[in-house]
Amino acid sequence: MESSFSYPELMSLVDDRKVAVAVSGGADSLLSMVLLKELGADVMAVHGCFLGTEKSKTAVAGLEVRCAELGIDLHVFDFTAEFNKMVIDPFVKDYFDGNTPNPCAQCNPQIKFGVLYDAVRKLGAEALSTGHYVRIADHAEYGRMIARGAEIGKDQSYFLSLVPKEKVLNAVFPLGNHSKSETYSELERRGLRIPLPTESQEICFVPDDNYRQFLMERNIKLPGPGNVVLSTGEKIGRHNGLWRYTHGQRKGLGIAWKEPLYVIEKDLERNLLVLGTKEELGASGCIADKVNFLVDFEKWPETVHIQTRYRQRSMPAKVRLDGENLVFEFVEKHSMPTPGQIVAAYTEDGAVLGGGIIRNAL
RNA sequence: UGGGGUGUCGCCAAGUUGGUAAGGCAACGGAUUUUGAUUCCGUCACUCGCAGGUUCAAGUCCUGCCAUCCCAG
Repeated sequence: MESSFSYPELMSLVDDRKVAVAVSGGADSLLSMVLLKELGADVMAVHGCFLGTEKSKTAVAGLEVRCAELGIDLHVFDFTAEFNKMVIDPFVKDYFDGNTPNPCAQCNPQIKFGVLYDAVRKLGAEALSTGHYVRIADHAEYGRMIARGAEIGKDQSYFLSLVPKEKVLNAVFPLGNHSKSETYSELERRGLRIPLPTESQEICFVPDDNYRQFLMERNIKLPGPGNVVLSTGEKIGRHNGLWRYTHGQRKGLGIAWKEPLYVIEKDLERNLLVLGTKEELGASGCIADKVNFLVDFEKWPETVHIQTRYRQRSMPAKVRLDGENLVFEFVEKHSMPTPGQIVAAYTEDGAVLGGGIIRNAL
């Protein structure tokens, strides 16, 4: 089916507003800022420090140079306390509770489109711009909404599904029509050095992409070892603490079997890690809480397309509202959703209807 | 210590009438990735319980020993 959107021109979205570009030091936000500036937008740059690391200082130093060259004011904020409280602490607690948190799901609404957004407003900016690969679209039926980025492999709308509607729909995303490789070539063409050239692709606050190490260094009493069992109850090994594993995980279980085994359940009460075959990993639905609507629920189609993990192909599911929660029933069995992860709901043609946090699979 | 079975990479497991060690799992490495995972690619037994023997050639045949399992006890 052909999409029922149109994509407004970037400058028509800016609409003469003063735009604050959130620059991290990476390629994406840098190009976003450059593009807006070149198009004549009234641009300022804002950078939030979340960690106070060396890397963060490198980013600021590099950004100061770039912004000076471009004639853009750079404002730097220290949000380490907020970041700790709103992202890192819940992250740790979630793991402790046996869930698999998605820190980006907290960071986008609470930090980038939270405290940073508020700070930007105080500076007089009317719109916030980021380097997310998503597009603002005008939908024939739903009006203005968020749609997937043009490059399907790089689309980041999943992460924005929990950002409040009034904030995200007012944002400006200059990269929605770009591909990642274009981003690099565009920067190169302009001879712009990227302050932090390596793409952030691990949890930004966890060194070496090792969340287990990170949690162990936190001085909290993490749940201890227990048995690994099959769904039949047969004991087949030991685990080192349920917080080390996540639903659907295959690697790192250390158990040799006739066929690959996946984590299908974490039984916190009995401290059991339950493994099963790919077959057994299937689920027929999930329940989500902490729901956010980008389109009023009354207007949602009965069957939506959902994504329960980043970079997963979306799949159709029937949806209904149960009190504060969303209940999804998959049209076909699907790999089990993981509690703590985002479930994002889309129209068939890729506009974001809303999202929530998966509480449990059905 | 009577009868029968089995012993091939960490685990499971193919190995035809002897011809020069499949595959799966795990592990490790890499690719992909703004979370955790998934997925993909690559690497993984000069050696077949041990010791002899027969053969041009033995994991595959013979002998002995060892280990282990089952049934009898």
